[in-house]
Amino acid sequence: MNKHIKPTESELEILGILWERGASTVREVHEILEQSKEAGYTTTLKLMQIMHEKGLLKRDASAKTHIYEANVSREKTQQQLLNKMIDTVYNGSATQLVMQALGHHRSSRKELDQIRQYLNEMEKKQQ
Amino acid sequence: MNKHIKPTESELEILGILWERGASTVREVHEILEQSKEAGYTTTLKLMQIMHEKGLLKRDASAKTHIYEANVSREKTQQQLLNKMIDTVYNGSATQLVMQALGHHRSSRKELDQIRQYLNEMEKKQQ
DNA sequence: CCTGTTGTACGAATATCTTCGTAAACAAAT
DNA sequence: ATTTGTTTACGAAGATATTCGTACAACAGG
Repeated sequence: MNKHIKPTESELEILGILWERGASTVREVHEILEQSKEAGYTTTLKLMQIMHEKGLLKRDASAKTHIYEANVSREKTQQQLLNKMIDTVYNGSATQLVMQALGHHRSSRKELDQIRQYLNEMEKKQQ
Repeated sequence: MNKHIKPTESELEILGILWERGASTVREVHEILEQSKEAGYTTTLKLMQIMHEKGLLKRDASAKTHIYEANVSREKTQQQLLNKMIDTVYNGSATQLVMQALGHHRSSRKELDQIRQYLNEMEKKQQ
C-alpha cells in the first residue's frame, strides 16, 4: 500500500527546502522561500500547517516555536514525479528524457563518467 | 521573450494526445482521453477551449467541427518542465535525475547504447 | 507589570482548475 | 417539416490551492 504523494507546486518548494536543511522552523523556511518568491509569513505558515495535516510534514510542537520536517522521502517523491513525467510528457520513453536532461544541463566530465559507469553496471545486470 | 508555459495536469494529457496525433477534433481527443479517464464530452471541450484562449492550442474553426492542434512544441514544454523538476526536486542535479530515470525504467540494450553514444558526443564537444 | 516582538490558530477572500448542465446552431435522416 | 444526433458556446457549481488579515498566546526587556 503505497501512499499517493501529490504535492502542489508550492508544497514542493517547501519540501525541497526541508530536504536540504532538515528540520526547520517556519521562519527559516520562509526566509529561504522569500529569496525566490513573494510571500507573506503567514502564507508560508498556513501552507506548512496544511502540509502537516496532509501528512507531508511532521512536526515537533513541544516548544513554542514548532519544528517541521519532511515526512515523505525525497527519493520516493522524485520517483513518483519522474514516472508521471516520463509517462505524460515523454510518452513513456525514459531514454528520451535522459538525453534531453543531458543535452541542456552541461554536465561536468566527472558527472558524465559517473553516468557511464552506471550504464555499464546496468548492462552487466541485464545479461 | 520566452513564453512561460505552464499547463495543468489535465492540459498536459490533452497536449500529449495532440502531440501524438497531430491536429484533431474534440471528439477524437475525448475518445482517447476516456480510455484512461472518466470525463464527459463537454468537459474535454471546455478544457480545450480554455487551452485555446490561453494560447496552448490553435484551432481551425472554419468548418462546423473545429480542428485543434498544439500551439506549443513538445520539446520546449518538456524542457521547461524538466528544468523546473531538476531545480526543485533534484536540487539542480541533472545527473541525479538521469541516474534515477535509468535505474527504474529498465532500458533495452539498444537504448543504453544510444545514451552512451550521446555521452561520447557530449564529451567531444566539451574538449 | 507593561510593551513590543515573535509565534500559532483560525477563518475568510481570492484565484485557479475541473466538471457538467443547458441552450443554440446545424446537418442528416425520416 | 420534424425529429434526432453532433457540435460549439456559455455559465455556473464544486473542488482545490493560495494568500493574508486578525486574534490571541508566549516571551523578553525595560
